Amino acid sequence: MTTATLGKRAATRELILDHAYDMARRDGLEGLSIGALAQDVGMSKSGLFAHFGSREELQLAVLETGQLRFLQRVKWPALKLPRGLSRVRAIVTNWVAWANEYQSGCVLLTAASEYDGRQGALRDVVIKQQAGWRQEMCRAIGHAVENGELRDDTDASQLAFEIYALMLGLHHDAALFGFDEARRHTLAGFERLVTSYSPQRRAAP
Amino acid sequence: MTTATLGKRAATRELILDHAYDMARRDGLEGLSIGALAQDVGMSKSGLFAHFGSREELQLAVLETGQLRFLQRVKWPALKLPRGLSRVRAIVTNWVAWANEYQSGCVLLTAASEYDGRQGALRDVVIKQQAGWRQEMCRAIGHAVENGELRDDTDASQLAFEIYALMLGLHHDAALFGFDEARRHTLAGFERLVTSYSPQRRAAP
DNA sequence: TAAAAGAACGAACGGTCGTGCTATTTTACC
DNA sequence: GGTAAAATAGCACGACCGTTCGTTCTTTTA
Repeated sequence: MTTATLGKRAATRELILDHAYDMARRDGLEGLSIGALAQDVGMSKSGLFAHFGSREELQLAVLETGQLRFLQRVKWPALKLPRGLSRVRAIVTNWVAWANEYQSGCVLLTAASEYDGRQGALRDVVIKQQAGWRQEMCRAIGHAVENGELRDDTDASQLAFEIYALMLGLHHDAALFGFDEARRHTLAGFERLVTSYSPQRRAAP
Repeated sequence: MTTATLGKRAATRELILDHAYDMARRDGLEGLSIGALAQDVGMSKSGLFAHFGSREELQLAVLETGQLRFLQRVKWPALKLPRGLSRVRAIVTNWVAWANEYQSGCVLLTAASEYDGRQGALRDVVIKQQAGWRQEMCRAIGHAVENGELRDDTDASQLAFEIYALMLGLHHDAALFGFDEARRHTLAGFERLVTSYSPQRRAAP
């Protein structure tokens, strides 16, 4: 079925990317090796290579795969909720669930730390992806502000940064110290954020 | 002088580690290559290799170097301040300065993300380092609580997590989007943390 | 059914990897 | 200043790297 709808070439490409995605989660995009990947998929190096033309093209494809999976797991379900704080909450919830599923390594975060000091097409894509997602977060936060669910002097990019930072902490701590406590800390931090940016407790300084 | 006090062997080792540290900042510990490092230092592969005996030993040495530099840049100066909130503030300030100096890549953070999904001696050391530093943060926070500068129901490990998360955000954003805005967000987040955990605004819920 | 197109294969290329072994040079000491 | 010891260089090894090439097998098209 998949083969029928996609064509053989596209189906094989997806199969390769499935394996490559898992491999990149553990070893990073820089740790992707064509030989090891081919062995994992069960085909020859050259046959696999022909699907991408270069290692960099493969890495870029994996990066796209990673973003697609992140968006359809975290963003799209959240978009089904009404604009406002509930959607922001859904983003965080889905994101935590994402971090749980993909415990040892999110490709996007790994890539961000791999290419933050270099230059080239990969870094460019990483930055574009991260900037785009941050903007999405700002938009969702903006809706909550418009709804009056967050203080109307809320700096969306500031709050987005703080939420993103919590998620970085989640991935970091989950990988090193265990997921459960990391999630506890993350959610507690988020609740403190919501309280802190909440309009009703706008007590005089 | 350095040669006289250290001995030639130790001096050469330090020289190598200097270069290795810089290289690891950009390419990670996994990106460290003996050949490239030897060329960078200006000696032969085998001559350099003899100082460590294996690549892993070199990586471990770089990791130790990284921790030493971090501690003497961030922790030790903060210890000169009296226990309490001012010391916590100093840690954050020094840490931000550290992130500025070593903008493209902190070896410790890079290593944390490189080895969080594997196993072996390097991962063990990374975890031990991170756990130790987190404990230091908890201690500093505990002093501030004892001083009454933070609410006495403060969960030190929670606050330590939140501060650490801000620093992860700082490194992330500084590398991708520029240091200045990242610092602004980080310091604003920290101030919000201090306010939030501050005892005087213990208004009834 | 013959021809064209597509997909995967196996072998090989030039390089670099980490790692040993053996000289040769440099250092330190009597 | 000679001599033992330490430090470095030179060389080679086997493994793997990304990549290219020509071939083979399968599928589609005419």
